Amino acid sequence: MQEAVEIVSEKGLNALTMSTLSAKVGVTEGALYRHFSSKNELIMDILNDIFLETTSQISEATSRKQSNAAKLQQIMENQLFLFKQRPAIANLLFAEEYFLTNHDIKILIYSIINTIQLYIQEIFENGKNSNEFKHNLNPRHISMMFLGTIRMLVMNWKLSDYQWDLPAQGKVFYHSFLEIIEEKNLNQ
Amino acid sequence: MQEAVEIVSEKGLNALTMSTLSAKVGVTEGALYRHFSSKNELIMDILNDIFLETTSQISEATSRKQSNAAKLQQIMENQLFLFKQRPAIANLLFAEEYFLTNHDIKILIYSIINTIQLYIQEIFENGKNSNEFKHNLNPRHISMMFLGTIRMLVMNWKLSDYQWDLPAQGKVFYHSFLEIIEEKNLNQ
DNA sequence: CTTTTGTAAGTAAATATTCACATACATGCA
DNA sequence: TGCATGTATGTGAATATTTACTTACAAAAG
Repeated sequence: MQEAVEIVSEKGLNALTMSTLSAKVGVTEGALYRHFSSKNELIMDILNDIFLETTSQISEATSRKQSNAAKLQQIMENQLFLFKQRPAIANLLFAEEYFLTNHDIKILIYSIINTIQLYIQEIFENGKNSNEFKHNLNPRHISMMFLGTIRMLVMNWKLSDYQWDLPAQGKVFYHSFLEIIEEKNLNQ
Repeated sequence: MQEAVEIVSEKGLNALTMSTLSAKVGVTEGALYRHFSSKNELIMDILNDIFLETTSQISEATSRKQSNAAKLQQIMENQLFLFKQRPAIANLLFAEEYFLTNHDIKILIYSIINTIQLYIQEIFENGKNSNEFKHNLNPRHISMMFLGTIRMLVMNWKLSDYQWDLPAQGKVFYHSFLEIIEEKNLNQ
């Protein structure tokens, strides 16, 4: 699974074939089928790992005692750092083309993204209640805008051939994002 | 090219093969090579059409005499309507997996997205100058957030099996977006 | 001695592309 | 009008390569 992730990181999901994987691992293709009944199962196992890793990171950030803005920043940082270290994670989570033809994978990706979105939505709800964020925010909408911003950043990062630093750009965007959603206390 | 767009709309870019296309058109595969020197050329020709269509729609919206907010809304509406009518356009513009291996296509998609982003950036700049939008907006950042929101909407739409109406949801999101970037004139 | 894990060599289907050859049609010329 | 020539467009079959997956058999490990 690690070698598979490496292939996807370096050359994309399309480059992950049983042939390239077996060569990289140093066994025959048949040996892979001793451990995974199909290529889809392999991908889903990897996705499940990503699911666990991502949600544990997010829930850790959520449960920590810090402002909602800080939680948001930590989640964005962690996520972009994950993408930077293992681009496969971005490639797999955003493999829209792939899940068009595979129902199981689609369901899995859907639940991953949905879970993440709900975590973030909760942060916006709390931030609203504590007057940290503006009262007129729609938590669901703004959480999707937040994720969309990350999505767009990653897309541009790929289009740039990974030329610039993703987490660094994320920080810049985070501040722009915060600027427009923060409640400015006029009485201070 | 029309039939190719239909295939991509219905079954995704991966389903577009010279074999499926020739069957749909009702000719042999060889005949296709009388008109396109390669599959890549076919895709790039289609992308060029999309480029022209999209940018002309955007520049039309930009040049019309209307508020910057209205321009933004019109662009979003047009774009989502295009995606709804021909999902191939979304599939092709967001075919990140595909352009990982093909440099020419990557460059083309990059220039399309970049052009769109610059148009939108300009709207935010003008909106700032006319006090329509908040003065603390970063036009580049906010334009990417705007596109990211659209990107995320389309992704969710696909994950939902196109169950809900994309332009309608777009309208809802547009209003949420406007709400947080609009300059509220406190003196009125 | 049974179970796990591997190999070597296959499978059928799909992929983009090419080939020699055929047809249709317009233009130019006798 | 009658015929030759050139060009655009098609066919049908073949190409080499890649794909996910299978099968018969062997070694190793507990």
